[in-house]
Amino acid sequence: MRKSRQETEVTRKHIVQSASEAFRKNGIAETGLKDLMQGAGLATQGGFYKHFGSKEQLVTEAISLSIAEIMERMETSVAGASPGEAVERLVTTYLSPIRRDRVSDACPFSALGSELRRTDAATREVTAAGLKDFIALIAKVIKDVPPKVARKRATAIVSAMVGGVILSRIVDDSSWSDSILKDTSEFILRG
Amino acid sequence: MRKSRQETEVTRKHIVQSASEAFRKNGIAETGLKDLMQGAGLATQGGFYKHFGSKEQLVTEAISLSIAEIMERMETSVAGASPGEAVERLVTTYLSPIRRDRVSDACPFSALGSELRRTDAATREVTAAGLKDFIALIAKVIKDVPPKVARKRATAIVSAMVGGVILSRIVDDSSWSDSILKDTSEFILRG
DNA sequence: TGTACATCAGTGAACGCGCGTTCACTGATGTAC
DNA sequence: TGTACATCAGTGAACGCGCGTTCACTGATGTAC
Repeated sequence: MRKSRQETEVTRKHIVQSASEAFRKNGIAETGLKDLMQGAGLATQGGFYKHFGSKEQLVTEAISLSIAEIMERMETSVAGASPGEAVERLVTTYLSPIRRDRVSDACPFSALGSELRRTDAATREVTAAGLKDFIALIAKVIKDVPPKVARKRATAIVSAMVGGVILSRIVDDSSWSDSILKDTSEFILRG
Repeated sequence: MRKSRQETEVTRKHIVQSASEAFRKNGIAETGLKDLMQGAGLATQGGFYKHFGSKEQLVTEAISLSIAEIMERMETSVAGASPGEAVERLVTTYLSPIRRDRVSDACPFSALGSELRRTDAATREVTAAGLKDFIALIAKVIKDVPPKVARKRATAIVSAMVGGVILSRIVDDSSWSDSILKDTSEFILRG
């Protein structure tokens, strides 16, 4: 039953992808290895340890992948915008009902926010590095102030975006939920 | 071994209190009934169902209690402040290193943010009602604009506060963590 | 290029463990008269 | 107020279940000559 190296690599990537979606959608503690392996097309969970040393290691890689995903998405979004519109586009996209509803490919800070604090040291390192990059990306498109001030503003903007999306997802009333997103992005952009 | 009605009520409150702290500190899924009962001074977990119908019911009551706690804390804080200082005091207290570090009596929105979305309908109702009150409390002390505008600003302020505290708790580097709190509160208060 | 052997990805079953929940039992508390 | 009985808070053990992890096994893939 041995698979070729190429197939093995594909399987491994499927597991990480499957995990990154399941963790964001259902939480880390709530997602079992059996679900993940089935989500990656494997029949049983026994093969898991041919790819990873532990569930914790997969958590680290899965969150690392989801951070890379949103960074790429945001960089693409910025690349296609005029300098003046870049911040507005980033903020309104992040705080859009569409992004709110697509939890399984959401930003891991909003999807897993309060859980990340309890992950192991390796995962927290990856997460902190990702947050630094995330803030730097936003700071880079804030043009009208010195870099140091831009970084401070970018930090606060990330706080507001992450909090806004988390709160909007708690609320069942969809029109209230929409206005949490809208109120938050308007405050960020227009004070 | 039967206890008096008064003692029974005290035990029940101890369980809810113990749960509200443990959930905030360690997460809902990660906290077992055995821990909670021992935290409330009981020898075994068998007696749990003399007080509650299920773990979910306790989750609802525990979160309800923690919301009541922060509401009371904030109301007290507002009551002792001059009208002009009330918002500043609320925001800087919420975003203080002290509050960040005291996770087990923290605001449930920052402590459990991303987990609340996955609780049952009764808990989400309690949570949504609590969020409404929380926003209303802040809106009430924003005096210089019409009530409708104050409510929108208050909503965004809560987003930023909750997000800021969540992010500051993920980060291990304490000076960076401190500046996330500071940058966020300065942005809220001074734009 | 062909053959012989080693490797190892995935299967399927099992491990110990802790989970939420149930239940028979104990004996102090509460109730009825 | 005192007695007889019912109630029920808490104990301790057990339930079935799913968890993360381990392991013997299979047979296609990879390697050596």
